[in-house]
Amino acid sequence: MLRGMPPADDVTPQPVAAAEPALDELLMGAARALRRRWSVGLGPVDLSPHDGRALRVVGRHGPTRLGVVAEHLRIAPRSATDVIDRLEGRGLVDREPDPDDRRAMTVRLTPQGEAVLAQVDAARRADAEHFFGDLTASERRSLARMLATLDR
Amino acid sequence: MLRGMPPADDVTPQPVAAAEPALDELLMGAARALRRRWSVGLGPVDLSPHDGRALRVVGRHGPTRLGVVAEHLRIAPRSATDVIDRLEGRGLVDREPDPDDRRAMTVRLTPQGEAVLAQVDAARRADAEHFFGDLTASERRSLARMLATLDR
DNA sequence: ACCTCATTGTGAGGTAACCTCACCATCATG
DNA sequence: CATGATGGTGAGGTTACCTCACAATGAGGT
Repeated sequence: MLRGMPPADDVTPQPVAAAEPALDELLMGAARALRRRWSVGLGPVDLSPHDGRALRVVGRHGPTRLGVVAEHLRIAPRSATDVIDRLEGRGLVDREPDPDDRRAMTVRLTPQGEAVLAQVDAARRADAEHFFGDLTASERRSLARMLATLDR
Repeated sequence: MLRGMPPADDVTPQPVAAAEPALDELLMGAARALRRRWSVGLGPVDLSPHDGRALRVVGRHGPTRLGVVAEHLRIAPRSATDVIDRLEGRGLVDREPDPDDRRAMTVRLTPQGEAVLAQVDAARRADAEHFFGDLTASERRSLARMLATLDR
């Protein structure tokens, strides 16, 4: 199936004097490496990265509207229907009519969905631990602080 | 056109005790912010992010085979044909028969392609400067060092 | 010289994940 | 209770990938 492998972008912006990669390249490179690891971690449950994100959104925001899912995934509402269809087809998610609004549907994890999400998250945390394993505790703190200032 | 906006992923892996985002989330968040800025910077020349990468690959690897481009973009050789078709259609790139191998085609930037690439790269560097602007010189050094250890 | 096999790029056609538009049922409001 | 907004979905389009098949060429053995 070979999905989830993010694009490459192994290019530096400046051919001349490419002594060492610029900060932005390093940041993207590290993110790419991490994303690749996540994809691998997602493999055992045979879930695409995007479906994994959708599952996480549903898990995180509890029983919620389809439109809310779309919003969090930053896709059109219509597209959320398809994503949730897929997840529902796998039995990871349930659709139920919203008791407060008879137009709306709520989505929530099935027990199986919860299990899969827990498994994926556990693998993810364990892998992150390994990924950042070469840094000392104080390095991690300062890295976290710096990244937080960049985050938006 | 609204292209290039990367997916959202504004989800933390752990609902319980989500005091502050984990290191991996911070890393992805920063990368996402940077990617979004790049997309905006790419806007003026109306180039998709992937076409921008392709342009950069061609610029960086000089006159080169189509297959090599595919390899660097991590797409199938067949797909590189399409990408280069697009770039050639815009006059940013030239196809020429490889003198050493009459099966092969070489690709290289046209003068216009060079101009566009230079413009994009300049915008990118300027924006990176602004993006990392809140960090001191020594912070940047340590950030670069840490990211470099993570990079693969 | 010739036969065989690998490789380069591309035509043809498929798929996955988005999108917009139109629509129905329902809500909310004057 | 008319009128307009909103939530989800059917229908159909677009984009960026993919695989498979193939013609032309290269490379290596006999």
